[in-house]
Amino acid sequence: MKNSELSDEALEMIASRFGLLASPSRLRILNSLGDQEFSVGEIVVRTDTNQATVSKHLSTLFNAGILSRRKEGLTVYYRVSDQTIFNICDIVCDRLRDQLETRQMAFTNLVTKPKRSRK
Amino acid sequence: MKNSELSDEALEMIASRFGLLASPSRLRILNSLGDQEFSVGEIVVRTDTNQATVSKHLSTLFNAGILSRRKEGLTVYYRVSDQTIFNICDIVCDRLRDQLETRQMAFTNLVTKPKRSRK
DNA sequence: TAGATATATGCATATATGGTTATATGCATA
DNA sequence: TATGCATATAACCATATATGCATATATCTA
Repeated sequence: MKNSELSDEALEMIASRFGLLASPSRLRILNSLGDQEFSVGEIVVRTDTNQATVSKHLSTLFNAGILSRRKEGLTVYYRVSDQTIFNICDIVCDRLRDQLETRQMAFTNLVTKPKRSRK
Repeated sequence: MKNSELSDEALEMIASRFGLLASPSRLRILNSLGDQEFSVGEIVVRTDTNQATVSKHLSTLFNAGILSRRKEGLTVYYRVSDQTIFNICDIVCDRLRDQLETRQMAFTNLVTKPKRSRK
């Protein structure tokens, strides 16, 4: 990415893929799935989210190829089929942790240092 | 992520981080920066995007800690300070390539196989 | 076939976001 | 101080998106 020229179309695809992850609700669903399989109803309970909302998000993620789906009678089971999602999330989480830590330290220095340097 | 319970606040932070990347314009800016440093004006030209738009995106990315900024007289130079962005994008790009390839092959089989199996 | 259940979808609405124009700000220089 | 230039910000509009309610669809069972 750093070195390549990306077409508008490619940029749109990449952006919309990130758009899928840019939603707390969808992340909550993905997080609640982990690498297990759950039915829509179970996911509704686990995420404490409206059924219609869950169903729509699941469809969206399925259509994007991030989830796989299996029907059994009335119930539909979903599972994360794209493991790279978790890799990406982990990178972001680590990075956020770093940032927060850095800020935390900067803040600490900000409120403690002046006193000391002034004595 | 796969195994951890994430708080609502954490989910929001992660989501908003992805939200930053969920925009073709911002991706275009990041892509045009690579690991070099450019002024706002240069980025405007390189991305062929409205000055105000570019400036806003740059501020957004800077505030999120993805870009660093250096002022020299009238001009402001930006540079990507968070390299993990490129890692993430690369993962997504690879994954998209895979998906497209798979779909391409599925389509090819779809239009060629029936004829053969039917003869 | 009627009813019950699980999931999906249509519709309406609230909210967020991106982009543009116009203008403000900050710095350099005549 | 007045002017010009690079960048940032404000105000506005258009569009997209998430959500929830009501309802449709599909499947199972009595």
